[in-house]
Amino acid sequence: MPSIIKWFRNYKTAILYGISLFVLLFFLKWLELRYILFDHSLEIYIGSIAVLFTALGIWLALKLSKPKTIIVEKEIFIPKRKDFIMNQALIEQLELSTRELEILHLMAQGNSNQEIANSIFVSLSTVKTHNQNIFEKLEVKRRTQAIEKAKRLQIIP
Amino acid sequence: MPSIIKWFRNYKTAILYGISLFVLLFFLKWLELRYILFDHSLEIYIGSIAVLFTALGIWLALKLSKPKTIIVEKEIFIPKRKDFIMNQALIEQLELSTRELEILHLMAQGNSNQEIANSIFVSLSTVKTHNQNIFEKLEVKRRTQAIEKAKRLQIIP
DNA sequence: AACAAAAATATACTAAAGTATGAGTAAAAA
DNA sequence: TTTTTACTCATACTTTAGTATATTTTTGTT
Repeated sequence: MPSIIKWFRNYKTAILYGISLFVLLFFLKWLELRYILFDHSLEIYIGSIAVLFTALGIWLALKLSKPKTIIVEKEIFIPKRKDFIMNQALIEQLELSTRELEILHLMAQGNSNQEIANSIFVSLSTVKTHNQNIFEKLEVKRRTQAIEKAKRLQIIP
Repeated sequence: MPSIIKWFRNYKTAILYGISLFVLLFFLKWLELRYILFDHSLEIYIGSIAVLFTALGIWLALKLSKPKTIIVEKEIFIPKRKDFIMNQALIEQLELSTRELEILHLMAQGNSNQEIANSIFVSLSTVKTHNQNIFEKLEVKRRTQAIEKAKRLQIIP
């Protein structure tokens, strides 16, 4: 069944850890045997255990600790605005809908919310709601910022 | 001597590690004594050692490891508009002052009146008054229209 | 110095923009 | 069939933007 595979995938780390512990316990038993059979000194035994589990701890910590992330901003220059080509890929990436794009255009032309509402035959509330979504998707606070960013990102001419 | 202090400072971590190991060894010896004196089972002893050194390993790894970093490249599109030539004649014709032009720029970048006021160190009232004059001179009603028209007229890039 | 622009400031309002939240609806996708 | 998605609308409130009007400084120019 695929559910078992899925379960295995989800708990991969836990399973690996379990297997590792099992192997280690086996190794310990083997060491113990050696100790009994060849009468090695207890000190060496303890030392080995210590080193082994220190290593295990280090490995664990490195494996399980969450990585820190650094965001590096990379500038990309775009030549001109004359040869405007709508950045369709970016629009899809930002999940901007057709309606939102339409409103963004009207916004950039300097229309008020009421004027936008009138020209696309919806209520003022609807335009405001769309605006909220646009601002969120473009990560801006105001319509002027939305216009600026949309133009910069080649979403509108 | 100060050189010793300097040396100590440089190798602080190493020294701490050394001391920690010493303490642990001491603790081990004490455990061993207990083992001999009271004949505790070897398994418990070994288990303790294992747990202890696993913890040590984890602590060590967390303390000494450099943070893992994932670099996420975030693309910022910046249009390079070298073709922009400010329509100086038109600015003079419209009688736009330096200050008004400055505010127009900040406006086009998506700043609020308050933000503009802060960045040019004047009051909010002043910015509003300037805005009024700008709108009048450009024959527009809103800031978004002002931005649109100013860009169209090559007054701002 | 006198004068005119430009700039700065303020107050008191009105209008528009934006926020938060909830909810209905139709079409597409799972 | 249920869920998701885009679109729609509404209310209540807060924040900004814009209007009207008036006063005070600067500053460059006769």
